[in-house]
Amino acid sequence: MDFDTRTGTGLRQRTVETIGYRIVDGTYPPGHRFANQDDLSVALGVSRTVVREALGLLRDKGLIDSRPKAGTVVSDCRTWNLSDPDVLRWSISSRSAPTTLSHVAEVRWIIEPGAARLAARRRSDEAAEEILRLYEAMAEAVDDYARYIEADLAFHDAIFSAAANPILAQMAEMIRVALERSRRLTVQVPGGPATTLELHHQVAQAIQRKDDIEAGRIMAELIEVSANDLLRMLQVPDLPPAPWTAG
Amino acid sequence: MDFDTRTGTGLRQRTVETIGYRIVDGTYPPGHRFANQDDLSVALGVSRTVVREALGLLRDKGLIDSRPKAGTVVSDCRTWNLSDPDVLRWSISSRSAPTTLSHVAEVRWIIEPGAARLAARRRSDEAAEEILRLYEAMAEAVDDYARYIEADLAFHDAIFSAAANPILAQMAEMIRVALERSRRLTVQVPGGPATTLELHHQVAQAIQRKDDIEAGRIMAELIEVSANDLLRMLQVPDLPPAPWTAG
DNA sequence: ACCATATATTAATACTATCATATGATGCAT
DNA sequence: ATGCATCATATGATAGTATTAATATATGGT
Repeated sequence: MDFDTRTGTGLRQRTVETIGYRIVDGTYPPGHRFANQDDLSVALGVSRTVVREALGLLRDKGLIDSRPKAGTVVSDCRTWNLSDPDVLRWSISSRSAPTTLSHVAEVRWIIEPGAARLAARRRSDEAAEEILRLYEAMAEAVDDYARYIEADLAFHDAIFSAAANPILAQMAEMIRVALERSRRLTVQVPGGPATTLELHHQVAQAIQRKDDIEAGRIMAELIEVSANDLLRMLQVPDLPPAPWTAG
Repeated sequence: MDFDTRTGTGLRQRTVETIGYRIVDGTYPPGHRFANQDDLSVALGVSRTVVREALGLLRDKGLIDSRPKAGTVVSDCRTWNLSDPDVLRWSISSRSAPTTLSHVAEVRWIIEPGAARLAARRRSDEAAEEILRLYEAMAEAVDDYARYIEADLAFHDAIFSAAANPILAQMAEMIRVALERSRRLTVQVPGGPATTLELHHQVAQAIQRKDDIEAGRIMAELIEVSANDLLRMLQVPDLPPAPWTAG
């Protein structure tokens, strides 16, 4: 196995990456039974300790289940911990990316308006200014994809921060990785940034004047536009009707 | 260390439990530097291999950071992965339980109405019947705390299932553990079950007739009532204003 | 022939000892 | 006082071995 191409620092982490990705990717489908840890170690070119630790981490992520004698088997995908950053990252890098990204879009549609409402109520003065400042950064970088995406992500992050709820913040971190990938697609939609930019401005203003209802309403609008752009790029046909199709 | 009282099956898991809980509990505050793995192994009465694996899992949960020579130090709580089931469980079992539970309540207030809306759109006929059936189970068990809680949890789970979004389902699993603890408190509020029971009924009916707007609206109402009951039991004074206080 | 129990096999679990590597700390020289 | 070389230390990783648990098989009784 060529670990050399991977970026991970430790040997254990790289082993987790290779095995974990292949499970999510479908190379090792649910029910698949791995060779015993001894054979795995020689197959992967690492020690059995590393294999064991990697399998322990993967079990913690809900991807596998290992018991003595029975060996290590890939779990049903319903037990996969998709809120785990690694699992989600593997999922949006695999062939199931369109489905996963549309699922993330739905989650954003549910969470972000609520986060905006919380932020509008609790924001400190500094946070409100920061959010406005990030909007202006977006406006300035409207022609520079990379910088625009960066400012966009920071904008949404700042709102989650202002909401002052650590669990929510963790969820933000979770969807951030997916969002980054989504943006690379939707930012290229003709007229995309232009239409959403003004909505960002309105959200920032609503948060500044502590108008929680309005902040949530406009954020919902914003997410709907982004989600529609994304779904159009992904061209997912056989998905159940999304909640914003008849908003 | 008396592991005998703990429930975990494996030695590694128990070690993760003891160390992880103490970190979340504040026994080992952020910045605390542990003894080296050799000394830890003798202190905990387990081998260094187990310590090493346990620390690896805790690092994956964002609780610690370990580097050669520098040793293993407790991370800042902002990097803690609160969406990790274990971390959340430790958090609601420690002295920070009131704060954490109120945070979970906010997250529920944000997520569940959205989940109800999704469920109303996508529910299969079987799912709609199951949700109604679970409401009836709640109504029947209104005098039996244990059975009532069980049916209540199943009711909310069924809605998440009907929403047909695996990431959302994972979040449901995440807040389930917190919800179970919350219910033990709120179910004892005089007249609590009586008032929420009817709201559960209305949610179930709205989902059955695929009225997503109404399902979301009533679910929001339901969560507000539960959250208010919970906050009253917890008596959290110094928390920023919750979004439903001026609903 | 069939079922229950005992045994054997297998793979994970756990421990010990040892080497490798990275990093912080020390001290010397400029 | 600053910069560089050296050393000490704690994690990272490996090899070998013993223990434990669960399944499959064999054995014995009915």
